[in-house]
Amino acid sequence: MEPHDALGYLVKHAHLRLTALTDAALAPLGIDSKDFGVLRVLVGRAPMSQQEAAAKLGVDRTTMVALIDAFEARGAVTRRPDPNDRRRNAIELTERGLALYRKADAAYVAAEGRFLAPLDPAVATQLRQALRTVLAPPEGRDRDER
Amino acid sequence: MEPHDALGYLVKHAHLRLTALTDAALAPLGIDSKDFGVLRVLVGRAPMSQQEAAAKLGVDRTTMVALIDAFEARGAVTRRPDPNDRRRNAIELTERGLALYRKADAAYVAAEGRFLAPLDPAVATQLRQALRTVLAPPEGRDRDER
DNA sequence: TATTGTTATACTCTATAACTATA
DNA sequence: TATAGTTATAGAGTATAACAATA
Repeated sequence: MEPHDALGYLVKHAHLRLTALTDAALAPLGIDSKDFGVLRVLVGRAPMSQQEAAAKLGVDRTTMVALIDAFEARGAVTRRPDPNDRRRNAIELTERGLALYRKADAAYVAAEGRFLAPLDPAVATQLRQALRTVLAPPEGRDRDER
Repeated sequence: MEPHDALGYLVKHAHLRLTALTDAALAPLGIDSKDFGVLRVLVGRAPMSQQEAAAKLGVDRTTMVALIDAFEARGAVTRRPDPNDRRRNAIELTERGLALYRKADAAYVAAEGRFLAPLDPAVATQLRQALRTVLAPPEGRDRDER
């Protein structure tokens, strides 16, 4: 009935729906899905510069400032000058930040599950894999996460 | 390498990639993917009000004004007062607008094909179907299949 | 009083330019 | 001279509020 078969329409609205679900799930923790992306980039990794983190997220370094500001203000991330290059800030998750990430991850996974609920589990896995394949670098390189 | 691939990341970047591809493909025609959505809503349909079209696109009625302005300026869409309710504009594709749609659809389909190129055709079909299922209304309502 | 289209305004998000401190 | 972080500014995009015409 509708002309909504366009993949562009489907992908756009899937994005809107999923973002709404995950934002709502993360809101009680005081973060949104964009903030969660920052936590994911930082967790389990050696301290990195703001610019490195920004590159992994695909955002501008100026955008990164406010994101880190918010996490630093709540004690989830530390900024300190990189001893090897004092122009850089070494940013790192604190214990509190790690705890926040764990709670956020649980909330995120639950929201993702609700989004995928109409699908057979095997089909959900195929969906994820198909998106990975489409976004994979042209040649068989190792993909960097964001 | 990562703890897990966040579906939010995959869907967001799939959207970005696909939008970039389709925008580039449509640019020679003087429209972008958002404009193409307007053409898709209008094609092969009885004239409708701006508000109806806006609802189908999921945008505000105020946003619709500029979209229709642009198409009207190039003679692709006509605005005329609805005889039955003169508050409404009956908007309709012109012959020129239909020709524009046909060219745009060809360009769009080609771009979509490039986006899906890394996937086996059967997998691409499954991807489209999975997205349709996820976005389908909550209960088994009168939804268009296929 | 409610609705459609319109305009003006505000808000969100993000990028660009400019400044500082380091290198 | 070049780079990382910061700040201020600007731009795109879209929503909200107010208004005129019509119901």
